Amino acid sequence: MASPLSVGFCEKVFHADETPEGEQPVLQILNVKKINAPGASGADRYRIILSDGQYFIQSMLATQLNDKVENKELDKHVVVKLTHFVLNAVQGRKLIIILDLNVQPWNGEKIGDPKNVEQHSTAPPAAAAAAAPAPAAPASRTTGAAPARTGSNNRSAGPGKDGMGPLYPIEGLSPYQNKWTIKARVTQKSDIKHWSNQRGEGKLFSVTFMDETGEIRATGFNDAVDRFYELLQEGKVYFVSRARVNIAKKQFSNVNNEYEIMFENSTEIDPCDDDSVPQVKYNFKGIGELGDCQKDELCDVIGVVKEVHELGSVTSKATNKPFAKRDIQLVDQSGQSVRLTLWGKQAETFNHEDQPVIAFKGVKVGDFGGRSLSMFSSATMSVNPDIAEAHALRGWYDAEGQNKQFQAYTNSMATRSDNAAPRPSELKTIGQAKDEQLGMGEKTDYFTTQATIAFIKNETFSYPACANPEGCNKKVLDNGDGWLCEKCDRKWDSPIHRYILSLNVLDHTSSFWITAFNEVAEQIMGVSANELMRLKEEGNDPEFSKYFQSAAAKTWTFQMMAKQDSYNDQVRVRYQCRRAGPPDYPNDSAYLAQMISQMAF
DNA sequence: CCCCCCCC
Repeated sequence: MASPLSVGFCEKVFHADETPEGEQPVLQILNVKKINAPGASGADRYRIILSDGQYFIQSMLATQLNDKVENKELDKHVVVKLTHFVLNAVQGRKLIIILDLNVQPWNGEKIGDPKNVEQHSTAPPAAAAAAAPAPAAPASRTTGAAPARTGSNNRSAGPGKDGMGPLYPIEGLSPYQNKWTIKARVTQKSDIKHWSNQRGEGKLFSVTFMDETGEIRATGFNDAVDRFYELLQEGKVYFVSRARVNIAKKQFSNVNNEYEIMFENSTEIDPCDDDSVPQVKYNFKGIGELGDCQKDELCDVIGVVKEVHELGSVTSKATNKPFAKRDIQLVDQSGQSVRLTLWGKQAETFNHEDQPVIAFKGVKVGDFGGRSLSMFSSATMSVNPDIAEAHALRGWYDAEGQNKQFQAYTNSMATRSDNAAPRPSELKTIGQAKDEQLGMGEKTDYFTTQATIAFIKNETFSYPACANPEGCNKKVLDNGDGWLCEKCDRKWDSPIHRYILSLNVLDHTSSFWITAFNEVAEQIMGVSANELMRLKEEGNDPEFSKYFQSAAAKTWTFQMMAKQDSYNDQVRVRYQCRRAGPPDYPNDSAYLAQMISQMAF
């Protein structure tokens, strides 16, 4: 039976200087081993020995494929087809970096008796020489757009000859390796920053490079700013070589790499017109899901720019320096809107008044006003990007979104510390609120519940409050000579009564006592506490009772707050109603239908 | 060699 493997592949690549173009060899895995040195991104790395049946050669698995090892898809004697790989020369040894592969059907037996290609193949066979690209024009570097380079524009003479070295995946870069070239897309470019401190002064900028395997931040100081700032454009692809690779200070960047690049005097950067390098990948968080994010978390968000606010300025408390600032309002299909703040030059130059879709990468989640977003130095902004999510948003907004009312984040939508907690908009039954012990933790819990008023306490429903028209609302005491407000230090002939209303509400699962303060209680009772108190004091029982009777048995959607409270050494939960509204049956039904459709039967 | 990411 003929071997299913690509016999001769190991020998050929062992003698090749370039990654062979267009080859998809079929090889057998002899061994998979986790190695000690983690990948550039900090993930585990796996070494895989690949055999063509005649020879075997070492390879490294790109970390994005690690799950295929972890779920045993890749294991001893599995046959694979490499659909994307690059060849690296490391200290004279050849190493295949597997960027993508397919598992081929195979019966699990070892094929042939392969030998180590490093020990058994010493002379380049004719086939291998033919497989290497022609020296003068290695396809992967010929760009046409590349400016003439002093020296030579090819690397075919072998690693190190002109100092550029072989094409490396970003993931393969490390400080221990200085002969390399990466082909990568600039996904983000900073402004030029000038600094001045005890150690000196200067200017710098940074970019983020990305290829199939990962991303890395690169910084240029002083001369490098002059040489490369204009050349490097966001979204374009470049060859970069002869730069330094340092350990990254992770605390200053959200770029997922243990290392970072510093441009040096010898650094060469050439544009590349090969567009096969991937575009920015997003991992969008819906605007309605921002409650799930931690404060200060970086996330990707896409939305329609509903409003653009005026350019403003703030003075930093830390540095005392002024910063230009502009807020915009983003909306999406969640019906929720969120504020995003742009800073500096981005705030000044933002001129997208036509409600575009904008995709943001790496924006910081804040908790001001419930949830807000802030542009971060390494964040990127892409206006009307050509991606599916943007087209979907555009279609939705033009068809219906533009006429909708959006719910802004508010402070009452609490900061969430875990995903198990209900989101502000989430409907809970009273039974669920109790079962889940909402309000029993250290933090206040927020939820929405739909319930019917069973009973309203009518003995004590209000307190006498300060009558200050400025709005004080403090409790006042009658000292026989008028009502004294200690806060305002004023005396009033009569107080204004404000509600502290205790209601017993119930649904099909349970019931509980809730408290409603003035505004909400007024809405529920349909009368002010002051008026109700007047009726009571006049002894107008029929009128007084009528209000309580008509308020009872009504169903509301209550926005609730559950908080721990100690009373007489007993810890209990206090439920406060912050808002009440008539039930929105169509909306609630749609929500329930969605929940049902998400259930697995 | 920067490394602040701000305000309400």
